[in-house]
Amino acid sequence: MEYNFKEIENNWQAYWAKHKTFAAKDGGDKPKYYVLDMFPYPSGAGLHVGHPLGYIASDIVARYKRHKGFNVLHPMGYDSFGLPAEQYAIQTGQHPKITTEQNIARYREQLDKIGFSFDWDREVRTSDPEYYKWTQWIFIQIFNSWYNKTTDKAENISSLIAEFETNGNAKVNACSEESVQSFTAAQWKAFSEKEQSDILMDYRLAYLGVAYVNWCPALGTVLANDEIKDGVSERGGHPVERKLMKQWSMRISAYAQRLLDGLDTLDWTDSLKEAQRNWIGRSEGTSLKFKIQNSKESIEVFTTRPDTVFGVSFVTLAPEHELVASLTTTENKATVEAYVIQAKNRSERERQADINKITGVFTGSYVEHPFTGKQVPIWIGDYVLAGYGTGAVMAVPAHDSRDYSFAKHFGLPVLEVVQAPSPSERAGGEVYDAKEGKLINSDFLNGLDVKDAVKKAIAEIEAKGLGKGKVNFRLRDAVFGRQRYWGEPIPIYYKNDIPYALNENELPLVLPEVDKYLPTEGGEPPLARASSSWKYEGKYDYEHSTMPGWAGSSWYFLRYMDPKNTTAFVGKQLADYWQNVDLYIGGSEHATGHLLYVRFWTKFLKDLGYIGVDEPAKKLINQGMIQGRSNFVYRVIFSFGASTPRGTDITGSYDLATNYFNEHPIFISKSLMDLYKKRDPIAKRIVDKRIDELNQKAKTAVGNYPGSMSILELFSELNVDVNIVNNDILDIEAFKSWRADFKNAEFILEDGKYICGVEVEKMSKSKYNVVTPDDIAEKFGSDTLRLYEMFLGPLEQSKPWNTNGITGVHGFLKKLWKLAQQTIEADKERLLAPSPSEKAGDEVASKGELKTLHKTIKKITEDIERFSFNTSISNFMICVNELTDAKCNKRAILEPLLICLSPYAPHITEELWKQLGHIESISTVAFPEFNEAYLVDDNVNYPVSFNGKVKFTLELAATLTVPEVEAIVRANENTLKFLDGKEPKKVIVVHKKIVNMVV
RNA sequence: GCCCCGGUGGUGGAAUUGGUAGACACGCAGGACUUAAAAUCCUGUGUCUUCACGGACGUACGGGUUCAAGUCCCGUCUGGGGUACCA
Repeated sequence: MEYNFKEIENNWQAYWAKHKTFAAKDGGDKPKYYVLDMFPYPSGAGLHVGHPLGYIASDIVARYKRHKGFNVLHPMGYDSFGLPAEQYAIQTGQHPKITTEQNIARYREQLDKIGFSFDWDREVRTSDPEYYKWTQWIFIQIFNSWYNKTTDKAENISSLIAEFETNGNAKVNACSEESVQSFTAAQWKAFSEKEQSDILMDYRLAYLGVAYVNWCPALGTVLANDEIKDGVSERGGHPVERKLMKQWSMRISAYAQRLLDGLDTLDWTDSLKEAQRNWIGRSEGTSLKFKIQNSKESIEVFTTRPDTVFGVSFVTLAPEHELVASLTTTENKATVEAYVIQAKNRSERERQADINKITGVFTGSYVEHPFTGKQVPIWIGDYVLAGYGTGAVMAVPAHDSRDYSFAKHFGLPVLEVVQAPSPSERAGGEVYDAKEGKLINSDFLNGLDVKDAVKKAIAEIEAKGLGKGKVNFRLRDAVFGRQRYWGEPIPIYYKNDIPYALNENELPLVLPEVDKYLPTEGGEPPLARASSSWKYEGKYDYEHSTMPGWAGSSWYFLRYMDPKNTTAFVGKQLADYWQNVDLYIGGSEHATGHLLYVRFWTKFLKDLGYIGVDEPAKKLINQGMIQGRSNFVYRVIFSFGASTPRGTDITGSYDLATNYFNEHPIFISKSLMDLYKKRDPIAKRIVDKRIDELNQKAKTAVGNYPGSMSILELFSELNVDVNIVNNDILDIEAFKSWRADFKNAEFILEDGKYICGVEVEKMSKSKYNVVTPDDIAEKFGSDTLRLYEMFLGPLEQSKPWNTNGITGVHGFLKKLWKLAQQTIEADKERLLAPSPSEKAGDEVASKGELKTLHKTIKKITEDIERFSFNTSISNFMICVNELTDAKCNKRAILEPLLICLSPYAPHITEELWKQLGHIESISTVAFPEFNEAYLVDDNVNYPVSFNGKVKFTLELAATLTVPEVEAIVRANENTLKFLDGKEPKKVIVVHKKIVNMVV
């Protein structure tokens, strides 16, 4: 019987779907286990081989846990709101809903082919109104909440209103806007509804606020910090600028400390936790007021180094600082205003690009030093960020490199106040960051260590009422509104300019139809194009922004628990049963976006008592990226026929031309080269064109050889054969300067020469290097695909895709198939055997076979538990190799092996399981238990080493004690040979491990 | 600049607590079967040296700890990722 993977895989996929083999039960005696993949955005390109990597790993764990007796929840869905569908809609007029549905259908087809054990009855789609109804519902809960710092959790806004009505806001300890004014209960009651609404807005966790946002003109929308890379939008790479706008935001900053603390409880990688810590960016310091000379006002700064206060030689304000205008003296007015305007117009990218360019202006005003009373000049500089701290810094140029550069540039004094512990610390530069050392020139701080000085300085600042110890976070509130069509409508309407949330029973607020998916001529978001009937109660405008991409994904793990619930986003009972994700697998690109937001929403929902856990996922693994690897690139050189006549008059030109080509090599991709070698006419035309281009350039660059001939003309004149040779040494530097975008180029080394470059990069449609899983499944089958993706290397590691080793794993499956067929054959014969004794004798597995099996069970179990899938594949290979060598045909060996393998290669194992006569799916069978007894060896192979170098091995009985082993080894003739008559200084025997002699 | 993770044959990668470095697979070389190819099977394959037995070297580099180091410590080089005028 042949291994017909196509038929087997189709049959079993149909069987699983029909029998709902992998449906999770909501409850029961079994312990629960929740395995989740980050759900995909269904793009038009479909899945490529990189996508399933994580899914295969999680599927192995899910299937394994089922074998181990867990009730496994392993769902899949789609993050189906997003930009690409919308942009496609803008271009074609096709409703994004339709493209999204088509893409989902394609994804589903591809996913099904790989044989995943998803519980498809629980599928969610974020763009489905039945789903986003609850996204909107959660938004309303956040809108109706404020953060009580005293209880350290979110509470319903009604408790805040009650407090306002009885005591005003004097005693309220909340996370709110800094600008909020204090008022009494009487004042509160006297405020108009609009005024009350505005004040509450400063406290709400989802709020409408004016803030600097990242505005992307090309996309016509605002972006969150994590949606920007290198100053341009992550999607599309469009420039981003800073703009003051009224926007819906989420007060995630209220959760900064808890998001930070929670990391310690999670089993996530250190690098990912570290990325979140940096993003949250907690820093401890103090605020400090500098009184402005001749004014009642003062400038408040934030500093982490109050100990260096005596080193302050100027104060710098951000160009956006509110005091800038009032501080500026008349003679400086013109320059300051020009500078502020210039700073405002610089885009984020420009700001990042000339990070070393120092700019700033003097205001003409001074502050008084809080301790010395000396006058300190006030400057404006765009190295100070308006959004962080107070937007003002006290500059200590001696101990801060940025302050130093600024001081140096503008000729401001540098006052040293910390002495480095050793002079060498300062040898490298003139700035000393002063993390340790003794304070000097600092009045009451003199002689103290930095640590003590910080404490004393804070105490002094607090005692004098100049400021107080403070914790600052880098984490900024998340902008929540997007001026796009294809997203969840924000469930808000405006009545008399006051925003109101919809009632729960009015949800979902369904996305309205529009004539075009573009902003209006007036610059309003696309939802403003909805028909005039799309109004609350027929007259009030809805909010026209939609939610960002991360809204739907911030709670989807909860919906899978109870996907059909029409009365709650998740039932409390089911939320309590499934709790949170036991294993979450996805890409590390979500480190500071999705993974932070989903933690935030989880904590919020916990605060309000809807769920019992405050972290979404206990364990998280980042699968590495599978990179495309297709563009082999060869350098093209020209060879010259031996018969070429070389007159003296043209030798100079010849050299000139040759040099030119050496300096300007041509590179050609491997596929093109292959075609060219086969004399493909199109390939020839392309290559000729490339040469022609170079020729044109050469004409202008080297125009001065005889008769102004082009290089090709010159060559043809000389009767030169132009050949393309691809085994030349590749000039890596030339290659890199030719294609600076080949950032990840790899070079193939052969005989010490680089012969070609290989581009390694992210797979994408635009780069024509996409390999789809369908291609592989078609040729080798899904089981091979699954095994091969796991065999490539550790899950977390990024690796280029190449199919070089795929025959290895495919061969393994064929070998297994053969082994199993032998067993099935032998088993039939045994059944038909005339006498029972013959049958029994044949059926008992040998000691060696049992040892192979149990060794494998042990390793596979350990490998899965530590997510080391690549090593388990090689263990399976070893096992099948050993059993094949032993000509094993025992059911007692094959069956447990098939169960072990079934999480990895589910189709072939199901088929063989059936052929062995079983009716139930193999997926329900208990995982084999490994028995230590079979692994105990009678003998131990002791490596005997001399001074740590192994010279020979000695097989000894395992029962021997350490002294007995030593005695035998000492007496061994080999030992005597190596000792050469000398007495060993020391003999170390590690029981059942190694013997080492020191001579 | 700062933070995190790496660096092992021709290649992908093993070595779980310090105990025979290079498992497993690819590739390559040789052989068997075949008219031939594919498929399959067998043998070899870290480097240098030797006819061979064997010997020497070897986990980026330089030191150290240890009977013993790919693994632990110190320093250097180097690759990747994250982040950045965050005071």
